[in-house]
Amino acid sequence: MRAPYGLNILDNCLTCPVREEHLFCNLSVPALQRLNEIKSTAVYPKSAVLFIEGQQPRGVFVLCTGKVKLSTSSSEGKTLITKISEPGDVLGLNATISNHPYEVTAEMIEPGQANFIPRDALLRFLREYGEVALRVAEQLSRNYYTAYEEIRTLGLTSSPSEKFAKLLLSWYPEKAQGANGQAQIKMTLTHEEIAEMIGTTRETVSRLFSDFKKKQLLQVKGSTLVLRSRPALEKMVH
Amino acid sequence: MRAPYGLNILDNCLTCPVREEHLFCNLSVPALQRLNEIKSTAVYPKSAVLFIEGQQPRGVFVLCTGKVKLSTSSSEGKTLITKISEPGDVLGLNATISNHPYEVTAEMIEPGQANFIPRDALLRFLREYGEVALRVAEQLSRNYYTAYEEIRTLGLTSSPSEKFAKLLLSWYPEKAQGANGQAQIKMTLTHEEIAEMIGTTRETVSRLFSDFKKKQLLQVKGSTLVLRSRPALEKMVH
DNA sequence: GCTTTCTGGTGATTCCCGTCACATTCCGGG
DNA sequence: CCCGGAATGTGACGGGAATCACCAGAAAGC
Repeated sequence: MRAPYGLNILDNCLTCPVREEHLFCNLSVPALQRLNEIKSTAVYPKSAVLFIEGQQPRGVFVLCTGKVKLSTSSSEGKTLITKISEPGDVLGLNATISNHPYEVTAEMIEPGQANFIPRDALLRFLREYGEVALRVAEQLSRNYYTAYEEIRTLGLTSSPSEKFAKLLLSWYPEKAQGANGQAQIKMTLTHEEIAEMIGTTRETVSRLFSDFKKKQLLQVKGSTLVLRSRPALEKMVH
Repeated sequence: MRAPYGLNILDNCLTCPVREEHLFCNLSVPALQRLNEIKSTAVYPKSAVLFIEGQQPRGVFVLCTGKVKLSTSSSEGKTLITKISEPGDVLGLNATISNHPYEVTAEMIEPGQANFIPRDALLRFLREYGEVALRVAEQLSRNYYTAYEEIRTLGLTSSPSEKFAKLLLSWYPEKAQGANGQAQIKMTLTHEEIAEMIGTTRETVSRLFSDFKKKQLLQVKGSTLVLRSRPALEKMVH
């Protein structure tokens, strides 16, 4: 059992399940120690905002616990959620490295903890530890591919139902049990938010849930979602 | 007057109008010389394909003359054009650097010339000349922002007419003359291709042209497009 | 020259989904 | 425990765009 407070990057790293994928894990001991010196940890309540689209980048946030919603908005108030970030993700990296304004707004949707690293300290750190700079380049490249996937989804998928199926598939646990076993997923998003992820309206999402339930693709038990068959969903995406 | 053949990166650089923005321009003389050793130049006819989505990356292409269409396709044959590349652009950089498959297909839509740099030679070159590696990082970051803009357009813009207006605005010459002067643009795309850029159908694009002409936003003279008022287009994007 | 293919224009029809409206359920706080 | 706001379910309606169909020019090929 670990303490909810006083957690640092090192602790987080040692307990995080997919360490090798994460930016600041598996680093040399001196690098990690330096990292712990320049980072500061804070706890954020639900709906706290880490940064806002258009702001000058102050630095990056490394999410330890909780979930963060990344979104961008049009001038008319329409909102598009581009990603739900999970523990281990680095937020604001592109903006901080390139010194462009943050391109998204980051808002906590589940309370949690994040380490903040100011921009200048991060840049110095990167110059000092070349190993980490390489990780950053890789992460930037990965961000690009994620963005590219999003473009394909938005541009090539016409119907809301297809996009919805795609979204559900992306929620399937990494290590899916069996080819077509069921999967239970904790759902923390509102229909409104799902609508903002797939570019449709709340009502349509509501109807999609009904449809998918009727088609036996889906089952809702309180706040957990039961996906019944991966192949069936895949057939909808085609 | 410069020779259409025998052009090399150095020549291109010396004559290209926006040198500082381009990856391999304004480099030190030794770097440029090395670059000229590892590159090979070829001429491509219209509809020649430089590389295909999904292929293992062989290297990058630096476009000297002509235009290239970058596109991605869904399994059902639907196509999305993500960008029309112009002379000076570097194609296939992300894939080559990160060693992921090319994420788009690159096809010449206007015949032209390109320099090819094989992957291994490029990587060695980057290790040797740190100045260039920095340029590459900047270019990758720029690519990311371009992708992000595309996401915003696709995700936040609902109606085809709005997307069409946005596309026309993106065609306005960099140095627009006066606030609301006219602009003449050479149009080389078919309606079909425009449709693939804004995610709609050929018929709808055809109708959009009619509408915009009727609304005095637009005029077509042969293959040149006359845009009549930038503010009016901007109002359509809202 | 002619034919064939590609491109662009336009009508008719269908239907999906956004919008509006309202009822219902859920949930947290006093 | 009840109350109020948020989240959800559902019907009715209408419009905009995809689809289908066909034709007219333009360009390209033989």
